[in-house]
Amino acid sequence: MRSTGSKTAASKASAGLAQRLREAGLRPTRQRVALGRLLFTNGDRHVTAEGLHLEAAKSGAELSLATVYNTLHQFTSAGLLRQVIVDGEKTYFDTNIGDHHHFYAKDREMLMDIPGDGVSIDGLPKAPAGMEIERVEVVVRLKSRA
Amino acid sequence: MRSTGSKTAASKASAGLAQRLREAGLRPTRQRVALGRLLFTNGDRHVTAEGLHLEAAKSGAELSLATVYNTLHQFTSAGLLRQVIVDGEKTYFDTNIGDHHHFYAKDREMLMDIPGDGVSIDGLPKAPAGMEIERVEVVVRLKSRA
DNA sequence: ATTCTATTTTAGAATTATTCTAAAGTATTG
DNA sequence: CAATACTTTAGAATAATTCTAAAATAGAAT
Repeated sequence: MRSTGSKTAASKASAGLAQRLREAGLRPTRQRVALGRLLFTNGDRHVTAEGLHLEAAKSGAELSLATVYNTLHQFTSAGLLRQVIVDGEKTYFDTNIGDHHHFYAKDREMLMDIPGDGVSIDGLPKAPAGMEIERVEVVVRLKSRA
Repeated sequence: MRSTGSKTAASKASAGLAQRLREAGLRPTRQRVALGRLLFTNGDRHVTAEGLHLEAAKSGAELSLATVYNTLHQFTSAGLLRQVIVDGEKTYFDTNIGDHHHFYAKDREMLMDIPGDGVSIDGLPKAPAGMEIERVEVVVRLKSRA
């Protein structure tokens, strides 16, 4: 295993991630990089703070739950994540920040993306005076079939 | 003010409400009637447990917050109310149980109905295998204009 | 490299919304 | 009116999340 003149796949990924964090105004600390890697290296994900904390622990990263909360919020403010509110008890964070909607099955705690293209919503009234539309979200609530 | 042979508007309303509660399998207790009156006598409403508890107290009804929670859930199970989840911190209950959607302005804690007729949603994928659609909810998130 | 400073992390306490528990109260039935 | 099942409630408990202030660290300056 060489250590000079080239980079491992992992360190290259980290380098890209570190860059991304810097561009978002966030220092690429060990904790943020670890969470960022879990969140952004494999396609779209929906996580809760608890869940991500557990996952990070399993992957060998040591960080506090408070840091997971801080980081999720910072990533959200930076536009790297989006918050999804479909359940009164826990908050989900979605790595898909593009235009899309959700399926949510409370009885399975399952949250799934619905691509935004293809879905059209018509006939919405315009925003009340003094307000503007920030986003239109569709939640399709599912239940397991009997 | 007569007291024989006829009923005051208030007692008639209560009588109707008591009937409604009975039909829903709920004893029309003092607390349930008080809350039911607040909820159902003036058109569509969106309340939180805290808010309704406060309002009940102001209206002279004495009941505990736990009872407000119990009652809101019982009314919901009975189909008299619907839960609306648009904010991670608190749960709203909506007296409008028909087909409709919502505007939500977090910065003003304002929740408003959008009538369901008029709004059309097309192109949603069908439910994943083994699941069925319970409801499709649209939330239009608003922010105050700068 | 070492030092400095602002940013970050963290343990643990605090907060908030909500639910639970078990004892006391009340509506309905007989 | 007495019996019984359903309700209410005070207060403790829980769960998710936020706060606090002290210790750690990244990046800049020396």
